[in-house]
Amino acid sequence: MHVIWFRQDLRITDNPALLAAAHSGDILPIYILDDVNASSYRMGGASRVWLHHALQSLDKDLSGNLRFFSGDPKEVILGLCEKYNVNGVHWNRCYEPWSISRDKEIKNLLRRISVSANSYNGRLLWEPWDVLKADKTPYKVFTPYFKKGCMNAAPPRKPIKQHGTFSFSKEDISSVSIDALKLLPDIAWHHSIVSCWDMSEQGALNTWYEFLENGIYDYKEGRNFPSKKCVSRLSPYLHFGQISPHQIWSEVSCRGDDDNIIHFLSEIGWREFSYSLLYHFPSLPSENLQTKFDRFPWRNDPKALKAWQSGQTGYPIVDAGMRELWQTGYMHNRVRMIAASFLVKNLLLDWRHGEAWFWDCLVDADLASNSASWQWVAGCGADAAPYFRVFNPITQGEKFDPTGEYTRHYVPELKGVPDKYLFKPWEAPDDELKKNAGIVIGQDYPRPIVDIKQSRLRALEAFKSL
DNA sequence: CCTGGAGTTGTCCTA
DNA sequence: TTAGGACAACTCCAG
Repeated sequence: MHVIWFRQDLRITDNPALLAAAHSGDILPIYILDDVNASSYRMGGASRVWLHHALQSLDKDLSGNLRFFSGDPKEVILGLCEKYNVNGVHWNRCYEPWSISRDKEIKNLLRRISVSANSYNGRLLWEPWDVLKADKTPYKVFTPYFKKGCMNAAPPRKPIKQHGTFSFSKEDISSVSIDALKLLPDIAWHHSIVSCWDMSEQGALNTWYEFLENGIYDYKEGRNFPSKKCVSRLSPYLHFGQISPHQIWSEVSCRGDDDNIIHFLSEIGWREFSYSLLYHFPSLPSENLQTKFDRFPWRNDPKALKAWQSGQTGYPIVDAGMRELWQTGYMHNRVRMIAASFLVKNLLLDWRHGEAWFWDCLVDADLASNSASWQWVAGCGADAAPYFRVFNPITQGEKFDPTGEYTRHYVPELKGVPDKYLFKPWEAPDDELKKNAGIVIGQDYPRPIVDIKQSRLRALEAFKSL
C-alpha cells in the first residue's frame, strides 16, 4: 500500500501527492500532529481549532479513511513500515526550516529500508530555489522578484485532474481518534471563531467562487476598506492547503490586464516572496533580516502590550482590528497594517511580540507570511517600509472606515459616537459623549495609552538612531 | 566594477 | 480646500 501523508495540503482536488499515491495502488491516508519537531513554532491555538475542523471534513471526503497519529512523524511512519506492507510514502512539500530538515531525514530513513519516498509541490507556484537573480542569489526586493524572477521562470503548472475513486487499504491500522489529538481548547473560547467560517475544502471553493463573482472586480480600491467584501479571505484555506495557489492562478492569470486582477495576483506573489525569503533566510521568524536592527531600542512595557492584545489601546481602529482577531481568528489586511504599525512604532514594542500574538490568534497563521510581514512593518525586513512611514490611526480610520461600520461593529461601546469623533472619541465634549453615546472616556472606553504625536516623534527618533 | 533608477500599502507641512 | 514636496539616505538590481 501507499501512504499519503497529509500535512498542509488538506484537500482532495489538485493534490499531486494524493494523486500519485492513488495511481500506485491502495492508499493509506494519514495525518500526524507533530508538536515534536516544530519546537518554538508549535501551531497556535486558533490554527488548531481550524485544523480540527479541516481534518474532520477531509476525513469525511475520504469516506472516513483518514488515520490520525500524534508524535514524531519519523517514528510513526517507520512504525507503519515495520508493521504493514508499505511500498511508498507520498507527501507535498512544506517549507518551514524545521519541516525541511525533518522531511529530509525521513526520506533518507525510508530509502535505507527500500520504501520509496516521494515529495511533490502542492503549495507554491514557484519553488524558492528556482527563482534566483542572474548571479544565483535570492531576490530581496519584491518587484524584481515577481516581475522578472517569477514571470521569466517556467509558468506554474496547471491544476491536476481529479482522481475518480480511491482504493483504500483494508488493513486494520492502529491509530488514534481525532479528538485524541486534543486540538480544541479546554476552555471553550473557540465557538465564536468556528461560527465565522466553513473550515472545509468545500468552504474554500465557495469562498473562492464568491470572491470571483463579487470582490475581485473592485479589488484594487475595495481591498482597503474593511467593511467592504472585497478581499478574498482565502488565507486560512491557503495555509492549510484546502485550496492550492495553482487553482487560483490558473483561474485568474488568463483574465487579462485588468488592474484589479493584477493587484490580486501580486498578492499571491507576495505569498510566494515570503516563502522564498523564509527558504533562503531560515532565521526570518526570529532574527532581524537587517542586522543593524539588533541595536534597536525597543521598549519593555507589558501593560502596553496587554492593552494592544486585548483591543484596549483607546484608538478605535486599532482596537476594532485586535478584537476582530480575537473574535474571528482573522483581521482585515488594511487593519493588520494599522495595528502592527501601532505596536511597532507608536508603542515601540519588538515586532516579535506582535508576531507571537498573531501566530497564536490567527486562523491563517503562516510562518512565512507572518514573519516576513512583521519584519516588513517594523522596517527590518526585505523591501521594508521606510521608517518615517508611521500610520496615523485616526486618519487611517477616517479614510478607510468612513462610515464607521467596521469600527462600531467590533467596538460596540462606540456605537453612539458621531462620525466626527469616532476615531478620536477623547476629543468629544464629555457631556455630548454622555448624551449621545452614553459613555465616559476612561471608564467605558479607554483613554489613549499613548499620545499619537509624541509617540510618532519618539519612533522617528529611535529609527533615526540606527 | 561602476552607475543610475527604483523601491506595496504614509504623514505632515506649506503654499 | 487641495496639491505637492519633504522626509534620509540606502540597498537592491540590472545594464
